[in-house]
Amino acid sequence: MPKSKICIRKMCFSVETVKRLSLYLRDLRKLAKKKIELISSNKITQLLNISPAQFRKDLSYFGEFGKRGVGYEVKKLIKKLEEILGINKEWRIAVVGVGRLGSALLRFEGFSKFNIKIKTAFDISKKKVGKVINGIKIEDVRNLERVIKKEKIKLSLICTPPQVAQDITNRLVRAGIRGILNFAPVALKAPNNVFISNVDMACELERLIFLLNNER
Amino acid sequence: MPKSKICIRKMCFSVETVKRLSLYLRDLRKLAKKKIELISSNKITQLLNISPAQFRKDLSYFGEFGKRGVGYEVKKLIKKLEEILGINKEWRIAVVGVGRLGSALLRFEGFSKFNIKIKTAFDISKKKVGKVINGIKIEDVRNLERVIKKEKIKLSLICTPPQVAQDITNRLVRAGIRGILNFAPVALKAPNNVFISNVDMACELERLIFLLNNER
DNA sequence: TACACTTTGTGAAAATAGGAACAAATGCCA
DNA sequence: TGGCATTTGTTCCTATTTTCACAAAGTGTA
Ligand SMILES: NC(=O)c1ccc[n+]([C@@H]2O[C@H](COP(=O)([O-])OP(=O)(O)OC[C@H]3O[C@@H](n4cnc5c(N)ncnc54)[C@H](O)[C@@H]3O)[C@@H](O)[C@H]2O)c1
Ligand SMILES: NC(=O)c1ccc[n+]([C@@H]2O[C@H](COP(=O)([O-])OP(=O)(O)OC[C@H]3O[C@@H](n4cnc5c(N)ncnc54)[C@H](O)[C@@H]3O)[C@@H](O)[C@H]2O)c1
Repeated sequence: MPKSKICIRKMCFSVETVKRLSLYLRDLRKLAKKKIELISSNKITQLLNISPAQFRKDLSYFGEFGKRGVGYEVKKLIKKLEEILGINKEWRIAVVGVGRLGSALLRFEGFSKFNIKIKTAFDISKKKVGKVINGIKIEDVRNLERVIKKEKIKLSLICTPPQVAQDITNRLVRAGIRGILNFAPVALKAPNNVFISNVDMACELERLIFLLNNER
Repeated sequence: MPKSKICIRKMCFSVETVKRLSLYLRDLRKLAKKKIELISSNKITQLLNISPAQFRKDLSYFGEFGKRGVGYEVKKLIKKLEEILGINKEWRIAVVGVGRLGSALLRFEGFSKFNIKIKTAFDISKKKVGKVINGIKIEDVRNLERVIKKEKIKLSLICTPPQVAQDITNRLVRAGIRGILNFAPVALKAPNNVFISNVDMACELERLIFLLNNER
């Protein structure tokens, strides 16, 4: 498995770099709230358990944003990171499977900070279809392709049971979805031009258990 | 930040290896359900987007489990992986913060496959304390230290708002917790002998957005 | 202006992780 | 039994990622 790599501006970097950019942005926003206007690579990475050199190199793939001898202007860097990540414009997403996890996500307000808006949701259950949660109407999953296409939605979360997740993926891809965040514990197959990311809580817990179990 | 490394049996491997072990285990269980008794490194990794060499190498850190010319006995390998991961014995965990996400987790049955049992939960809200969800009584967070110590719980999930997550972490550590799975969007600080893992949905979504935004 | 300090941006070096390739086992069949 | 076909375990090589270390660039002060 060749680890995915991203190449722009003649340079290549890994997806890890992108994850770290999100972390930087989050911390910069906290600093901005505290009215801190200037920050050095040293200071900002102290909280994050990342080296200052890593911070500077991550940014260097996208341009020069600091001032030597001074540091980085917090507000300006926030703007730049929002641009780089692409969250300076609104992204409308869909949720498939409105069970315990799906409905927690529908009610979660935290995504709006990143300009992410849950536009529509789908379920198979008669009891749920037609209901409205947090302003989002739950559609019948039979209409999945039609609604996704009509709304031109490009990103979707999958919160269905694992048994149906691959089938849902296939349908989402056919409907034009380009990115999927999958919560079901199953490895999804999709064409190369569709990006898949997994949130795998069981894996994370097992890793912790392994570490506790293998100390010393 | 030196990437965390694990050393046992004179060999060192990365946490990525441990994550992959979880994935192998998950697929092996599916194979066992289908009554498949024997599997080669080639076959099992086809579904997972991992190379056969990687699979064999990951296992080699822990011993020899296959038979040359034949492959791996599914049932035996499952047992071995459960031992390696440490999920052959029960792990009792706590959940702090029983909001939308926390209560979804309390109701989730999927963890029992990994011998993980949510033993207790904590919240600060008067409305929630004393309630029972899925057989788990919600305790007042003021009793956190006492209950964790009494029950000898070593693992905890944090599902509180980010503002209080560090404070909760400090208290959990004082109470003897050794591993934390954190859902709050904040980088937690803890002593080196406490393992922290983060489930960061916003980061994952931002990464997908970045990829969609930077195609070609 | 000169000099002492800071801090960035980056090429080079060091550390890690991944993969090809092959000897060593094993099974099968004539 | 011997030869052929498989598939593992492991070595060694390659690619990627992280860190080091320093020139370049900026600030402040006398
Ligand atoms: N709840 C958790 O805490 C948790 C934790 C880890 C992983 N997960 C995973 O997340 C996923 C969702 O978990 P959950 O607890 O919300 O499950 P759930 O059973 O509460 O919800 C699943 C929802 O999917 C719907 N559904 C089923 N088939 C469908 C289909 N074909 N099309 C559309 N909708 C369909 C169901 O009607 C239900 O509303 C599962 O794969 C689970 O393994 C959940
Ligand atoms: N809900 C989601 O879909 C989602 C998605 C991504 C991240 N998160 C993160 O997960 C965390 C929980 O999210 P949520 O949506 O469940 O929030 P929520 O507000 O529904 O729940 C938070 C719970 O924590 C409790 N709480 C507050 N302070 C506490 C304290 N000091 N001690 C104990 N309990 C306390 C509250 O009473 C509440 O029940 C948040 O940090 C959130 O950012 C949630």
